[in-house]
Amino acid sequence: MSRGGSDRGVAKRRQHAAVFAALGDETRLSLVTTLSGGEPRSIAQLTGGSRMTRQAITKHLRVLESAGIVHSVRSGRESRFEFDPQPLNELQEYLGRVSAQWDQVLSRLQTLVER
Amino acid sequence: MSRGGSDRGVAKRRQHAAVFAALGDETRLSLVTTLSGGEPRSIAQLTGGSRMTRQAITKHLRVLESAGIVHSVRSGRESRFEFDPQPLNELQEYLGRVSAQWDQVLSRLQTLVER
DNA sequence: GAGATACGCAACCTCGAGGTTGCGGGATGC
DNA sequence: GCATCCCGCAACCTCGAGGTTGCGTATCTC
Repeated sequence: MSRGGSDRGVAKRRQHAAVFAALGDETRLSLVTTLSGGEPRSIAQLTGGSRMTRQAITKHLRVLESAGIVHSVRSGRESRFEFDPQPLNELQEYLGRVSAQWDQVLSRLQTLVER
Repeated sequence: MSRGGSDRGVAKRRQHAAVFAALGDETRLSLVTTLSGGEPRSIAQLTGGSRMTRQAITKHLRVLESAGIVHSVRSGRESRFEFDPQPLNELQEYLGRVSAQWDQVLSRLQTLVER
């Protein structure tokens, strides 16, 4: 049993794992929730209402940016961050595929029981 | 700006972050892919075809188990792991809500442009 | 021009995730 | 009964994630 899959599958899985990991932190999930509301926000704005330092928030934003969930636009002295939905959509599709595969397993089991 | 949300929201976010984090690893994603295929597998089986130690795989499985993505059933001298779809379904719903919210933002922006 | 704002960079610290090795102890096969 | 297989527990190691502090530098305001 190789359990590695094709090269494309491996690359995709690496991508997905990176996005999952980026979302696997309470602070970053909170940031995503805020930014998915629509309005771009500066680092200082995102730091307000948090007990963490601006630097910590900055690091989290860079992680989200590396995963493609967010991108920054420098505007004057402040850099505003905006939400980017594509990676999350891919994750949703991935989870949908897993769920569909599982449902197929269940239905196959069901027919085996019935016959 | 508080950006904390209600207590329920915070608790849910903590849960979601844990599941996201559990999936944020290539090895564990691979294990999930294998186990979502339907057939329960022993640790030794899951270790085969990997360059890692059985102990490493065991630790990953425990992480998945803590997140509720998987559960183990001891059977004789081997413990078989089975897939559990519920947490992934919740993540899918969560991503769906974020996506829907974002689409709403875009449509609101569109009407603003059109008027 | 002076002061306040918003940010980036770099050094530093801590701690836990990820991984290995070694060992012991139940099941199993023969 | 004995070798073998499958597993759990514990100790150990390494390294990077998460966080802070300090400092320098544009930028805005007045």
